[in-house]
Amino acid sequence: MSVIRLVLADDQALVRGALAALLNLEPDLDVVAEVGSGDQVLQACIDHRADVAVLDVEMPGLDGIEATNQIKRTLAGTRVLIVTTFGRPGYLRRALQSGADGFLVKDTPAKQLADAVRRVHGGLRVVDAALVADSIATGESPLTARETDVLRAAVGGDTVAAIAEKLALSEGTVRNHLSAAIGKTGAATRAEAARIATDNGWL
Amino acid sequence: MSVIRLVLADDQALVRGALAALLNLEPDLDVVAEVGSGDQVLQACIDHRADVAVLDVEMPGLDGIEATNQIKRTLAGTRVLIVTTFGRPGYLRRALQSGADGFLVKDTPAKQLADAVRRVHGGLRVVDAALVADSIATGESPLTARETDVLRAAVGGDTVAAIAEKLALSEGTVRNHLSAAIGKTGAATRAEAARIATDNGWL
DNA sequence: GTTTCATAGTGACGCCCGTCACTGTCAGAG
DNA sequence: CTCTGACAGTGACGGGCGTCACTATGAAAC
Repeated sequence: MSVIRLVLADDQALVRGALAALLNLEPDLDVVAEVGSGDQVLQACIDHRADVAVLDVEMPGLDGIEATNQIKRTLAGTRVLIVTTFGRPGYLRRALQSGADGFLVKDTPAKQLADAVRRVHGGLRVVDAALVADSIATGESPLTARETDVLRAAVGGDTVAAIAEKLALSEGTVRNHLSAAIGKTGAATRAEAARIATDNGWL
Repeated sequence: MSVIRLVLADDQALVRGALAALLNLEPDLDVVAEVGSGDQVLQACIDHRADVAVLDVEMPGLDGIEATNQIKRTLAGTRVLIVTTFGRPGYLRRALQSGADGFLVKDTPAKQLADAVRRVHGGLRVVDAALVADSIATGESPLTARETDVLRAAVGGDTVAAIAEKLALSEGTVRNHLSAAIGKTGAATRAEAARIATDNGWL
């Protein structure tokens, strides 16, 4: 049985290097490349003939989910394992829709990471059970595309006028979209709506 | 020369284990304990006679800075190296005031971590240069204690009435404190003020 | 002992915000 | 073709929000 070739992507150099050290302890695993942004992932997988890509979701440039899309379109044989800080239901949903083979949060015990890589490499799905329950309970985003745009523009604490200018809309329209988003999220203010949407991975 | 005994604290089990693997690769370093929350740090340092404690800032219960305080009060000989995700100026300031010997962000190349531990153990200060500049430029928090309380209660997007009830204040007083915080941060709304204060590590 | 400042409160003003009702266009489903 | 739903806009209403002025107390600073 040959070794499993891994590509590692995480924007935090220290965490990336540490994960590499952890995985290289396993005799049957070999980290062949490390990258710090999503747009380098695909090329690294091609150059180093990776068997499994271990990706963080939060990354500059291309995020882990878009990188998964790229890999799955181009390299049918390469498996993808998403490892992320935030166990947001929306992340899991989008990751699986992008074709990810596994999804772990960084709360997972370190000993289980190598096993997860092996399972994914063997063609199995690896997904945190608690997160699946959350994901089902939460459902997908109730927000329409435009409501999402407006709410995303509102997270910084901008005024309605500023949002309207950013998106080239009238203030009234912005208020209507925000009102709809507030209603759908069950919030009382747009700040709360933004927080709820962020926590669920809808933005 | 004997080995340096390390205690590791990070709330994310995967990162914690990975950092342990990275540091244990060094022949002169020995991770003798790993903990997942701040209130276990002091006991672990005592039980395992740690030379250096490597602490994350963001942790449940006691955070890394309060844990540093505990260690420095009780164990004069134990050095503390803070390792954190967010390079917020206020974090650096508070960490050094608590007596921390080093402060690294997780963007640091993995190779430098072991060296940082050795320097700290040798009695040197290890601090990211760019972060020092930020910290000086930003200065310490301009907010009073009460303004900080009120602004912290406002981050979730609550209404003024809700904040007033939480802190047992009149609504008018809450509005006054918020107004002062908005003025001092140069923001236009309380959501923006909350964001600015959070980014600077003032909350 | 006076000054300064943080804290707490009241009351008032004006503007922005959240909501609602209603109009209209356009794309896709039936 | 009709119907639905997303998107965009207008206009109006009421309430909450941000600001200001002013009062008052207690604790540090000089």
